[in-house]
Amino acid sequence: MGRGKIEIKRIEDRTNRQVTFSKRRTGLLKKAHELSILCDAQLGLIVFSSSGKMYEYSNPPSSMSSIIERYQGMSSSYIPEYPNVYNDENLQRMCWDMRALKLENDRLEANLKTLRAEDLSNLDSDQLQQVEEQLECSLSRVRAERKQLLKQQMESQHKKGRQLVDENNYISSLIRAHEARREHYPALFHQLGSFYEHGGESSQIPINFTPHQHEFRLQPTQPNLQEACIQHLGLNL
Amino acid sequence: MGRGKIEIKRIEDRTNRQVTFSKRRTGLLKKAHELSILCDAQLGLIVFSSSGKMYEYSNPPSSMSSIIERYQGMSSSYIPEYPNVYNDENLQRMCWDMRALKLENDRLEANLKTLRAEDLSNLDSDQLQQVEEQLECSLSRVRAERKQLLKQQMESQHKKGRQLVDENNYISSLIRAHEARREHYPALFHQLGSFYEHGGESSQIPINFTPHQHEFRLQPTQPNLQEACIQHLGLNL
DNA sequence: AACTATTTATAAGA
DNA sequence: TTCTTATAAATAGTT
Repeated sequence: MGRGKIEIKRIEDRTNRQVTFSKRRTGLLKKAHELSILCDAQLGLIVFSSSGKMYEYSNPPSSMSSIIERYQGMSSSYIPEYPNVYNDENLQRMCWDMRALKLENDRLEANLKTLRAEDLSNLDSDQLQQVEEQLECSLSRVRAERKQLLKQQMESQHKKGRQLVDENNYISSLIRAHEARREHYPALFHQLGSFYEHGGESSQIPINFTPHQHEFRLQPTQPNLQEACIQHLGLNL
Repeated sequence: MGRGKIEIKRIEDRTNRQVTFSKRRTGLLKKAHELSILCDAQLGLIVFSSSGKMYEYSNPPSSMSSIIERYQGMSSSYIPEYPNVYNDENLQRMCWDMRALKLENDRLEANLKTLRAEDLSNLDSDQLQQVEEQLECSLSRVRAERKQLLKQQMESQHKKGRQLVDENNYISSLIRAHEARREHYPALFHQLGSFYEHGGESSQIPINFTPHQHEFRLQPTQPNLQEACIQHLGLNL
């Protein structure tokens, strides 16, 4: 944006680079400010020029340290292994991270309490409305998810059921064929029949098999098992 | 820049605010990148949306922590508070606390994600039902709370209103009495009238006072004030 | 997510 | 540095 288009790569001319830095830094800080105001965002910006000067912007003002703490709390990838090297630098960082984590923890806990409607005092009617909207949104999403899950389960069960029915049919046909052969070759089956009788089986149908035993039924829920599972997954809302 | 000019103040409409945030955040990150490349600057940018999501940019990439360290080194106002004595016992406890906090953080974050319905994968249909019930419970409590708050507000307004009406009636009666006296003692009021005329006031009614100016009206809401309050309370669900 | 009329940022020049 | 201005870029409102 300007008299001509420029490529985004390091400006080699020293003077030009400084001028551009000054102009664009101003613009960037302005835009950062606008974003934080317009959209109610917490924002921290730190810039070191190539000559080593520092510039910063933060909203709320003078809150850079709390933003950094929040940042470290969120990324919080830093968990030291047991006794390491404890020089002053490490200790400082540890203290810093610890506070960040604690702050983040408090924030999360407060939010959870609100969403569980455990503590609604200190909320004005606008805030309550905001909470209500969030809950409604969550609820509709959860319902949609559950519906879809049920549908999937139904479909998969249906498929399994059809497979079983097919299997059943196949086995039934085998049995029918078997009985047909028995009618045609009674002598052979007389021998076989006595064999099965020795095994305690009915001689009418060689294998005690009811074809429709495996047919599809909606599975009964198993609350005990699933509750145990929930507990195991740490789902305590 | 856009179809119309906008004032730089908090956008009240939730949806519009989110859209604008998304657009401007992209723009800001782009400009931050351009500045750091063009002018060879070290730059760190952290943004928390009002809904609590974090976005960051840093150049060189993945160097946010070093930028923060450099920042802290320059502002050098950081003094750790946690333990006074750094003996092994304290250090062990710190590490332990730190890990405990981190675990707790993860747990809280996961629960929040679920209640915000941001991540419902890994939940079976029973768990979903559990979430649904929790949300329904919260929702009904929030609604009840809001209803009660509204009722209270209405009552207090009503009371105020009645007070004002009483006041109005009293003042009206005073004025009527005044006018009645004026009819009975016109000579006196002739003198008074000329006095008021010199003061630029109407001579018809000595004090330019309309009795119904104070009558009760429902106060208009003041979104700015209330939203500001939300921000202050850190309500980002 | 696109589109586009405007506003805003800024590159080059003075 | 600062101002000016032509032009590029960002984005507010709209679909």
